[in-house]
Amino acid sequence: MAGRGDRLARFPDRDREPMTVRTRFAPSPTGLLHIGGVRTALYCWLYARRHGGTFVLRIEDTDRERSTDAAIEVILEGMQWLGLDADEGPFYQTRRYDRYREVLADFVARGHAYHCVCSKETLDEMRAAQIARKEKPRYDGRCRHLGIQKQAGVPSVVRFKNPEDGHVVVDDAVHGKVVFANAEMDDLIIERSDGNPTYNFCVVVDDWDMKITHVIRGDDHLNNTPRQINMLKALGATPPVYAHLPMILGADGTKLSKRHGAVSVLEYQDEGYLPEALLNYLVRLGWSHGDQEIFSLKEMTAAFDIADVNKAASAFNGDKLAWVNQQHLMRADATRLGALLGERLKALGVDPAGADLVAIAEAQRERAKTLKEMAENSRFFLERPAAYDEKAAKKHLSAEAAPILERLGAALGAATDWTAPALHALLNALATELGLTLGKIAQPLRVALAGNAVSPPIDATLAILGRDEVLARLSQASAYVRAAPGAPAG
RNA sequence: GUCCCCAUCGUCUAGAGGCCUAGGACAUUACCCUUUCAAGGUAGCGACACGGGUUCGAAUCCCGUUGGGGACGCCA
Repeated sequence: MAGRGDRLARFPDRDREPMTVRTRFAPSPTGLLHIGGVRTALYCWLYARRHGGTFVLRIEDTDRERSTDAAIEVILEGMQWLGLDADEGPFYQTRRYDRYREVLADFVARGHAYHCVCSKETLDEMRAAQIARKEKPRYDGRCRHLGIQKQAGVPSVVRFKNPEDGHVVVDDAVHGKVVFANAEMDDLIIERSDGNPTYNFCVVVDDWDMKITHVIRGDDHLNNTPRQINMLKALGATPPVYAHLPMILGADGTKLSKRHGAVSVLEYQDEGYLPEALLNYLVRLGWSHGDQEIFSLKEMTAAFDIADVNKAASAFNGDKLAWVNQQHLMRADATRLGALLGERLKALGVDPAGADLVAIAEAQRERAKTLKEMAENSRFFLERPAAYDEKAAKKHLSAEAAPILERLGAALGAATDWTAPALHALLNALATELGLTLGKIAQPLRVALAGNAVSPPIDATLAILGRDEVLARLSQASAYVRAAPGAPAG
């Protein structure tokens, strides 16, 4: 496939390419940062890191009506949580208006842009008529050759004078060459009637000023690219390399929206996902490296290449995210996991003071998909069961469990070595002595300790709980069994 | 409607003309392991959208069809 070869040729190894890579993530704070944006940010970040380049963060807040501080907050906090650290920025477009006005004036002076006095009503009519004629709606350029001067009191916008003929070739790093006819494009507004510059113009000026070498962004911008290239040409600038990423769809295969999937990235933090797990899941959405599924940050940085990015959109799958998260939970540093578990327990209103959180986390890490789930499952380590799970009690704390619990209490009370291996041996010996399988004594014990039939291995559970607590819970369970209907008297 | 993009199991993907009887992962089913639940292991189910070409040979290259998506804003 020639295309693949071409793509590789455009992304040479850093050793052979002296140019310093500069990428940017340029979110708009008109909506909450969601996983689609995060994936774009991740690819930009990875590409910069992989090539020893610079990653720039730029907030595109020129839509003053809809930009919110809350959205900016989510972007900043989200990026920080994920560890997608910017080398430069955050830059805010609203703080660069002087610069845009400067370039704008230059465009007008050099005949690359012109004032247009068409009203919104005129434009609406024009559009409606074109749609009725089954044409592509676009500005017909009626003010283009009028040489209109800016006048006080007369509302006007500034439009970029797009070339009328010829073609623009976008040499995209993921899609290959995409050709657009200039005849398809109209003269876009670059300054609003209120004097504010617009997105397509600001991006061009910023990417140029910030010396961005690789523009990695969503597929939805592919159509904007030829007009941006035309503006770049008007500036006398060399266009950067473009890489347009396919979209991430919702779980049902339709576009992400507020209805499904498009939730703030911080919600994944709340749900108990590890940042590296979210990143791992996201990096594999649209990119692959052989059959590898689990990547550390280091591994994905070393392996990432735009040449391996897919062209087709992909659907978000929560099950797989959960699995990836569990894989990272199993690999994470135990001390860190213990600290995270502590925070989660506090969030549940449980005081983890004095508990061996690291030991609990190690016992739970392979049986939880999220930190939230881990905390919920670990509650019993810190709180005596207030009630027994009905099904579990019926099965394991029935009348016949009474003698077993008593023997357990006696044996554990006399244990000389309170460690998991020793306790394991003790339990095995007791089972043999009673002529029972280990399960027959472990399950009643488990319910007595955890309140239900599920817990980490019983020896580890005993070790973590400690002798005093174990004996206390055992006698509580014995009392429960004796009080239950049908229990032998005495 | 016009322009642009896309198309391999339910989902994420491998695939660079013969290595493909299409591989891996999630999910799912069964079994093994086992003190519960997990984790882990083994096996099963499951896809090249369709039609034409090019070629000795096509999942792979070309064209078309169909289907999906995006853009067409004084949004970004």
